[in-house]
Amino acid sequence: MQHEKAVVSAQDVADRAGVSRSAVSRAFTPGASVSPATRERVMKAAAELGYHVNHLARGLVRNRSSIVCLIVSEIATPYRASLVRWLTQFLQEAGKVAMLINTDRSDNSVSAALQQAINFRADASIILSGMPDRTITRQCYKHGQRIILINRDEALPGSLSINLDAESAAETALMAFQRAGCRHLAFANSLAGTPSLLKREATFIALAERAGLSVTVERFGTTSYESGQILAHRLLTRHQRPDGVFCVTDLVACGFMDEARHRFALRVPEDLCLIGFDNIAQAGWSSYHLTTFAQPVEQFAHDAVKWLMKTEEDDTGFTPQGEQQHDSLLYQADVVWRGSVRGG
Amino acid sequence: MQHEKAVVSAQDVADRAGVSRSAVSRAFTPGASVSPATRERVMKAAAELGYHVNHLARGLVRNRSSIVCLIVSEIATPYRASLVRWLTQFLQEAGKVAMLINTDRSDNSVSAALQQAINFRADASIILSGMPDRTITRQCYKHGQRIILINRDEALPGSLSINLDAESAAETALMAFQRAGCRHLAFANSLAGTPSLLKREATFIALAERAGLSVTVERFGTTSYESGQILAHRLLTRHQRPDGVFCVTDLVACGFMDEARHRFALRVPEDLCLIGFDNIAQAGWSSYHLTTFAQPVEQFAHDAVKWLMKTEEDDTGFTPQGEQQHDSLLYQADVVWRGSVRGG
DNA sequence: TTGTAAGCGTTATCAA
DNA sequence: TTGATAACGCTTACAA
Repeated sequence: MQHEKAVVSAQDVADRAGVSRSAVSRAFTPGASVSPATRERVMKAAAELGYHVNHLARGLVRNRSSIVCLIVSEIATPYRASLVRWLTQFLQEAGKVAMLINTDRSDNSVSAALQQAINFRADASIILSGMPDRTITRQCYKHGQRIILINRDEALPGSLSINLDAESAAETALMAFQRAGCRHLAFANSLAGTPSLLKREATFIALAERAGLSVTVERFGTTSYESGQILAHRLLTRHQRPDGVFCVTDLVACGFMDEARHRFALRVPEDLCLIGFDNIAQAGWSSYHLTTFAQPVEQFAHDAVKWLMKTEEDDTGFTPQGEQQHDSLLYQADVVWRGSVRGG
Repeated sequence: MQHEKAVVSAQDVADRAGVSRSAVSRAFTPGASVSPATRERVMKAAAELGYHVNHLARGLVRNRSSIVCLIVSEIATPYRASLVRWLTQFLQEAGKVAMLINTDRSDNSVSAALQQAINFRADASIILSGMPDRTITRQCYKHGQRIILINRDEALPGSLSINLDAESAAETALMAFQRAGCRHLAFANSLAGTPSLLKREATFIALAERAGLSVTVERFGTTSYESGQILAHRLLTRHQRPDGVFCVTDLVACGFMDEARHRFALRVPEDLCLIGFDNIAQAGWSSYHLTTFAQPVEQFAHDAVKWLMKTEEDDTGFTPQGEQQHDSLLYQADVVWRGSVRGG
């Protein structure tokens, strides 16, 4: 760093290295045709000058910025936060950079986020909340922007959908409650009404009914600890108090358990069996020790990025006409046995 | 959206509106000199065509991209996640977009993140973890990039430092322990060794010693729930078991409390008084009900963005020569009285 | 392999 | 207020 130039460009490096500016560009482009000798001279000059490629200019001409948008609502929630954590990590390792867009989960706020992604020529968008409308997603294709949907329980042409198998989880939960000898089952849900949350409820109820068991459903508020408390209050003051409750998420389950113990003096699992969903860190804390289903968030993130890199590689330049296929990944939710169900 | 053009540029809008492409540019630039009539025609054409400014091109010529980098490690941690949540929200409201960079907290990984920010011509970087080396921060200035340090307990010329007053918190904590009649105080810290964490320990010890009280210090691992458990084990098996423990964060305090209760059958606050730091959501959960100090994260985020917008406005174009001043904000950590200290 | 030159989609300067 | 025109820093045919 000998010359203190305000901002150094490829031309400066070229001058110092005694090559053309295209040589500099090639030296910084993996797989470009440069002789080892010139590449080395370029790199040396670049290091001396402190040169780095301007990603804005590169993105402009390549029409892709190596930015990947993460479209999320309620990002401070444990499950979301850990998903974002893994996604950013794997994206970085793949040479991408994450742009985080907070939505209020309404569909038009998701569409606005997607538009933002287009404006920055993002390589891809990963949607963790809400669903964009179709005209905007079509624009994404036109711009060659990938879309990845995580737990959206929907499919978009040309996109990747990652989902969890709610069925097997419901089955396992039901078996656990039965083995524990629970007589009155309940499902504690929020009013968020997202497809994946609704599905957890629906499959559990369907399965229980097929087994000749009825389940009381209560829904309230957002998918939070506080809602779990309210849900506990509502469910536990019922005439026929449930003794086996499947909570839609761990956050709800934690609130439910705390309320059951501290307000209703109920023992878990002796008086009340509880199962959650997500396997957030708190579910493993010894105050809760909650039996739950693990979302393989690290796996989600890993596979999402892997798919992204793969499709980019496949992209031979010309876009295949016609509506594209969509890819889809379905994972099992692995049960994590802990102490909130008898006989677990 | 009548014509289905692959990707529409300002020229297309200009053609349709019957104006020059500079007119289009001006129509999309707040405060530019356009007659209402042409602006309206441009906007109409733009809407019909589905035109949106290409942020890459705009950023290239303006040399600033409206991107703000968030440089964070361990983003899934409750305190960090909520800080990121508020930052992204306020940034978006101010017309910026957040780029999230995960670091491993080592200083050179922070420097790499900052370099990335420069490559994207970010307007600013907000550093929540680690400290970059000086040569890279100097480059940031040259590029007109602002730096905001949150809880770094350090100052960089031309940057904003946001910090919490550890002193007053230590004072309050000490008073609380004294009022509760604690005899043996301890401080449970991690080995992370970040300035703000170290300061919490140092000020507490200094204050206690001035009051003629000695405090046992134990340090272990990362700043996590699990470390809290280990720390509890180490501290509570000591010959002289502490009965008043100040934990460096709530996460540590939760682990500490759980271990104390479930492994040592200690009652909180009867046998053991506990104070945490951060006021994460879990501290308020009824299993913990932890007395702690609130970090005003929403305020941090709000003021950080406000400062950013203000300094951008002040920037009259020419950079003042010489080393710049730095701005600095110091907040009080408001105590949140809950049930983990006797007589709170 | 290398250099020349033509863009990429904007904004900013300067006359008109 | 408007429209040419020249950047911005880079990549990429196309020739050499």
